[in-house]
Amino acid sequence: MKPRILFMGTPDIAATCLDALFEAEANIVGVVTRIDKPKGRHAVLTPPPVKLCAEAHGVPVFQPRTLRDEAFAAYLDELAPDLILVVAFGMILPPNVISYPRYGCLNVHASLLPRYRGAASMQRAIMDGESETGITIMYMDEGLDTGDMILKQTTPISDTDTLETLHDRLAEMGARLLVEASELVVCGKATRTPQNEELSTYAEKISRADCKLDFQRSAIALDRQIRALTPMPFAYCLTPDQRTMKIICARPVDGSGAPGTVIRASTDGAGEIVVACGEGALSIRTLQPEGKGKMDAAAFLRGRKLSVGEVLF
RNA sequence: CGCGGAGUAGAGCAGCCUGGUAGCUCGUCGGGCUCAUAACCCGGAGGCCGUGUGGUUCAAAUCCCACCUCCGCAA
Repeated sequence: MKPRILFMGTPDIAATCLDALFEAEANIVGVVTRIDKPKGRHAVLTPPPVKLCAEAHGVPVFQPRTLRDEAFAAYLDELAPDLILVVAFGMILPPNVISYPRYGCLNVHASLLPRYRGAASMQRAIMDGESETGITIMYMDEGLDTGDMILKQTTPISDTDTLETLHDRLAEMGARLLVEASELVVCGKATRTPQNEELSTYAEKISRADCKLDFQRSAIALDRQIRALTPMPFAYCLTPDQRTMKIICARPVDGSGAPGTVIRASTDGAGEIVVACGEGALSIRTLQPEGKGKMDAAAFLRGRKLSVGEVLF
């Protein structure tokens, strides 16, 4: 008899995990995700990826406004899950939910716990220049990403990894490990390793301020920042006319000058705009001016006149 | 109706306010120069100026109206 599984999650990475569970023919009796939220310029209500995935597999979806009411308690009783799997759900599970299933609640977290607990674990790991990160599968408890660990797998972060490439890799890894961990848990072979509190760190949510480039910093640091924020929400700086310019792709290079100053502007090939930083320089290859689409540096230079000596900030 | 920018040649832009031959930097094609070149010179092709069977006008890329699409901010 397969355990009755309740899945709770919201974004892409959760949908990838849910897909893997369906692939593994898990007995998903229900899916809980957050309510559709307004997105984009005209605030169009958009269903989260997990909802689409569940519907595609014909599993009923529940989108509660809160987990702390009678309705959700009744929902649990009705489904009577033996195991709850949570991936990037976005709501805190109250104690009565955590303690409900006899096999417990498992969570997929995109970092090597106890480091980088919290919402922006992948972004912060790239920003900090970590050489590796990974996936941890753990039992949930009432803290934020503080539960006992079951499985962990590592992946290196290369100096060309972006949030996108890392996210995709970790999503696949997380999906695989989640399937594996749930099987271990159900057959009683899962081990519990407590987290070492002293080594824990917290990955603060990304704010607008985290996206602003500060050319006083080193080119290496700026490159990390850019990669950590690509393809969402992107790092940016301001052009001499005070307009925002998102930096899509850049590379640290040799060079020096007053921080923020353009020290080279080339339209050869895809072109590059080299900006002096606090240490080294940043060669901007692809960017997106405010109100415009993405373009390479050469295209930008042809239309707008940004020349050597001008300052970005 | 949240605020704002933008749709002109394959790319990026100017021209619009002050209506009157469609421009710039590239790319592309042909030719030339060169030991050679992504360099330089000469020449060519490529546009119904987002859509409208709209309005104004002798005349609209340009002014007015409606709509479509893309994007930045905010959520």
